[in-house]
Amino acid sequence: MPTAAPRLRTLKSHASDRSVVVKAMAHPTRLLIMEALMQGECCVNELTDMAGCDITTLSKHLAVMKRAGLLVCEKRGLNVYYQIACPCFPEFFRCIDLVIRAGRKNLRCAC
Amino acid sequence: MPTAAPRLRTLKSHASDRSVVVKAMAHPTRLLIMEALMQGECCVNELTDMAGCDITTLSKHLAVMKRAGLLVCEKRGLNVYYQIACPCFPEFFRCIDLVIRAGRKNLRCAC
DNA sequence: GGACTAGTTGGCAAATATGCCAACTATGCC
DNA sequence: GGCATAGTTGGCATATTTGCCAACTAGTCC
Repeated sequence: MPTAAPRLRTLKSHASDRSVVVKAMAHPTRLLIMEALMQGECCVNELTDMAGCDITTLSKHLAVMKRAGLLVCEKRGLNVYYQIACPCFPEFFRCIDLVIRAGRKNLRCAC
Repeated sequence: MPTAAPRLRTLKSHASDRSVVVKAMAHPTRLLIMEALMQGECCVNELTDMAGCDITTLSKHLAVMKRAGLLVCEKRGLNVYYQIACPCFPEFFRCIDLVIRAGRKNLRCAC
């Protein structure tokens, strides 16, 4: 019975859980949604106008992001207001932007 | 000529650039690779053993991650050693893990 | 040069994600 | 109740991603 196997199984399961969250961000429209919500809550209509896609498409994006724990929402009257669930997202985007600047050419980023 | 349009175009293009980087992480095997490399550099063989997939599959994952700027590599002798490109990744994973803990049920995370 | 090991690339079938339409629920207003 | 607005869900065609095979390049050692 190999001793490393259980630890590896844990790591894999953990990576799998993380991938659900990361995948929920991995789309231009979803990142645009996050950028908008970092400025403050929005209802679905406002996000649809901004993203310029069908409202049903946007609603599905929001559902995925909410299920992954990226967003929270609250219904008030006719509207559903979405908000960012985690205050550390801006920090995360700062990191991504530094990776982009490092230029995708075997350069370490400087953060 | 609407004044908000150019700004929006910039935001969309930015979201698109970011999505390249985020997509390069959005897979269980790729997150496992990042976790391993956060402990120190590895060659492709070592990563293949750990991930338990075909070496060609792993090599393609590495190529995507490298192109996105997540990894850097260095050839020494017969081996290619891969390393994490950005020191802020552990911080990012801490954030993801908090999102997971918040439980995907309309709870804000506490980071 | 020839044999061996390490890794990459092209190709392609299978799996997954995306995005729109139509149909639906829920709230507000008359 | 009837109608309008806001948003969600099911279905399905299309686009993208994944992962393995076969074939390749690049070092190392004899």
